[in-house]
Amino acid sequence: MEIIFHETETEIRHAADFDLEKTFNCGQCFRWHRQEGDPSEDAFIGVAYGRAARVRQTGEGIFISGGREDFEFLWRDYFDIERDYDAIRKMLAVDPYMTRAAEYGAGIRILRQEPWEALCTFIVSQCNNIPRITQIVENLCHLFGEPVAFERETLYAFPAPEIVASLSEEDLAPLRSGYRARYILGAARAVAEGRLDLEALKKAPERKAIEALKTLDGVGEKVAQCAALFGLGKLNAFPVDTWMKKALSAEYGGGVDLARFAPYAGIAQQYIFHYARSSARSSS
DNA sequence: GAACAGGCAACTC
DNA sequence: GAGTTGCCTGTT
Repeated sequence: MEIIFHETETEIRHAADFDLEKTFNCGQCFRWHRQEGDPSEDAFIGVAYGRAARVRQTGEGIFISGGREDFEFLWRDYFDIERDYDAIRKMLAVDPYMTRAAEYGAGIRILRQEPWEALCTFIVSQCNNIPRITQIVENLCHLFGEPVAFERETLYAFPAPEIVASLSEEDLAPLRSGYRARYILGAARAVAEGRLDLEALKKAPERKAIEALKTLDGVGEKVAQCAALFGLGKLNAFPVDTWMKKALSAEYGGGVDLARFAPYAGIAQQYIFHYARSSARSSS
């Protein structure tokens, strides 16, 4: 991979193991939206850490709007550019099924999302489908997030926990998030008041971080594992939802020793999840 | 209209 | 402690 700084864009030439469509649509994030237009490229617009960007993929490589400063300050880390996913896929090829799943999912990268955003969106995700999760999260940002001007458009940052903490269930009613509204407010208040220190949890051992997240009302094992994997950078966290349950019982009879995938069980999970969902869609 | 959806918590036994 | 049920809302 070679990084080239153009005037208004950063190019990742020969981007290895980096597929935008897979990365943005494998269920880990909800704020990157496809931009229709030039059919020769795959383009997405999104906001992360209060900064907006267009990211597009052509036959040449990946192009991220913004120059060197934005890239070094944010996107290099956000897109996990330094990690060698090819080597990880080889490490994960410990059985035929995992090997197939990893090959199929090649190009997925685990985004280093804002901890609070990941926690909040996965609270919203419970018992919900992706279009609705996306809608609720978009509404939340639109109503309460800081506006971010981008190419004659106005996008919205994910609202800070302090902002959400100051709201009431009534304020959240337009989101139509149902019983999850109470959980969102509770989590926001815990973070805003410092009872839950997400930055500290990034450095804490994985199990400890997950247990801390689970002290929140409305956060169980699955949501905590998601928040840890996608928000805290715990690449060995292993969220098991109904899709994963189905795949694991079909392939491993329900019992799989996660030590086989360590320390990248989270990446293995993403490959299995994506593979299971894709094959379900193409066969139905 | 009933069942369900990428869960959680409270309640049962 | 394992199993059951209600919860908001939108879709099928």
